[in-house]
Amino acid sequence: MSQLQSLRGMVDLLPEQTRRWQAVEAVARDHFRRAGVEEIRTPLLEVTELFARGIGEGTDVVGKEMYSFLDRGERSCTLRPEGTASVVRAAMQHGLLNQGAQKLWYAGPMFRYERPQAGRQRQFHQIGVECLGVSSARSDVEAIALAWDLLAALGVQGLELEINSLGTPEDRQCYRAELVAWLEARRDQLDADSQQRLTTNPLRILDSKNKATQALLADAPTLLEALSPESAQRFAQVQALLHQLGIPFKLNTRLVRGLDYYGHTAFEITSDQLGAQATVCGGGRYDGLVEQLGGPATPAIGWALGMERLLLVLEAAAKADPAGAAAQLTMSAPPEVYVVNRGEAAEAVALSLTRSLRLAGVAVELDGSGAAFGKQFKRADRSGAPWAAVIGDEEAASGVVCLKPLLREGGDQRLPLSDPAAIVTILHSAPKSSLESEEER
RNA sequence: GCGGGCGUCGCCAAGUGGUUAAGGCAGCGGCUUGUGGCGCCGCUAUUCGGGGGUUCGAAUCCCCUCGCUCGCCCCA
Repeated sequence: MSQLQSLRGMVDLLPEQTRRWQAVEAVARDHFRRAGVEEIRTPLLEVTELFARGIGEGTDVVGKEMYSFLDRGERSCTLRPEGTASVVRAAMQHGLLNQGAQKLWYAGPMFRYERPQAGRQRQFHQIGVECLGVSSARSDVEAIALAWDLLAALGVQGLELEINSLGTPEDRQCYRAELVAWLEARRDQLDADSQQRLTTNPLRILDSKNKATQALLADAPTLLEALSPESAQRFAQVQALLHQLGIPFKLNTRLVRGLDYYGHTAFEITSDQLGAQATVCGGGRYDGLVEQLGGPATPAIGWALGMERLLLVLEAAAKADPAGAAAQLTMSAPPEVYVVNRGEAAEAVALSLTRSLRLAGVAVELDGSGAAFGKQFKRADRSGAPWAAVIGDEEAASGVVCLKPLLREGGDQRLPLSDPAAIVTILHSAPKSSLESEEER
């Protein structure tokens, strides 16, 4: 292909897709409104330092996946690889942290320079929630429920919630030492990657996909066992509250998230429909982040869900159950009326009619082809519109429009163009399809 | 960054060395120049991602290159 095309890992969303996106976004917006979570929009571009300090210098995201460049003022800028750091920065910058607890959501593109594969792109989109200034176990569960219920509202099924506690920084430090000592003694049984990580990021070895390593790890000390009594009790409370809400979960002591700022509760929601990148939603508590970015010590918890992955799951669900909620979400809405028109005078009149009907709130498709009536009716039929509004030279000359039902038997009705309200009434009053009118009997 | 698979019309797709590169969908035109949903007829790739090579002859074999895709890594 010598033709111009989008950059690797950057995808276009065509109408078939944007329909679904809009449906998901609408459900999410309403979901957040009811939960008292308000939207925040932050820039896509931030100073590189924000992510370096926030996410952690040692992480893969910061180390090798950021889209960074120098702007004309020689400042190092980075296309955001995730949303949390920006939200925290914005909250600090505008003094939101001095106004009590904040519950914020965001949606938008994120950028990571990685090799694309199923469920992974270089520009991808997240919907996320950040709850700032809350520390209780209950707030963890409220946040998790927010994610879980949103997915349920979308009609996604077969998801699995996995949770773990990463404890406090002190807990992790103790555990790290313990784990490294244990693994060090079995170094020769580890795969090459894991041996490397023994020094760089030993906790990450826990979720290695190497089978031999996994088998070895079965007997390794767990983070859970290393938790301080306070941390352990806190985590027990989180689990009790999840039970109380009837939200099923699985304990996964190997779950360690890839960003440095997580502590205590960490969770992931996964789907078996996704291939290697199975996580639809991931999040956790990040009590240290605000302070690390120079703000007041502020406990916080948040999560982000991947739009592309969610859509993949949704499409699978729609395929499996064509009548289900997920399928409803992806359907397109046909116009309410299709305007068939031909002839110079008629075309001008049709444009006016189209406009006034649209202003009256009707979804109108105007045939702009000037083709033969037969052709236009074919298109009208395909559009799925229940009505055709026909304007030819005759109608134009006598100032009327001919309304013809397309989905059921029945004669045309002629109405004066001067009375759009009457036209709207007809369009809205009649049965939408022959199927429905049969059901009514 | 490293592996595997693939690249024929807008989409799906047959073709695996031999005269003109199937077919389906969509699109366009016609049967039907003011009335649709069905049907029928016709049109739409001098060309097989790009570049070299082998051969009398290549979409079909070889090399390079680009792209897509799946996986590793990592994560949403």
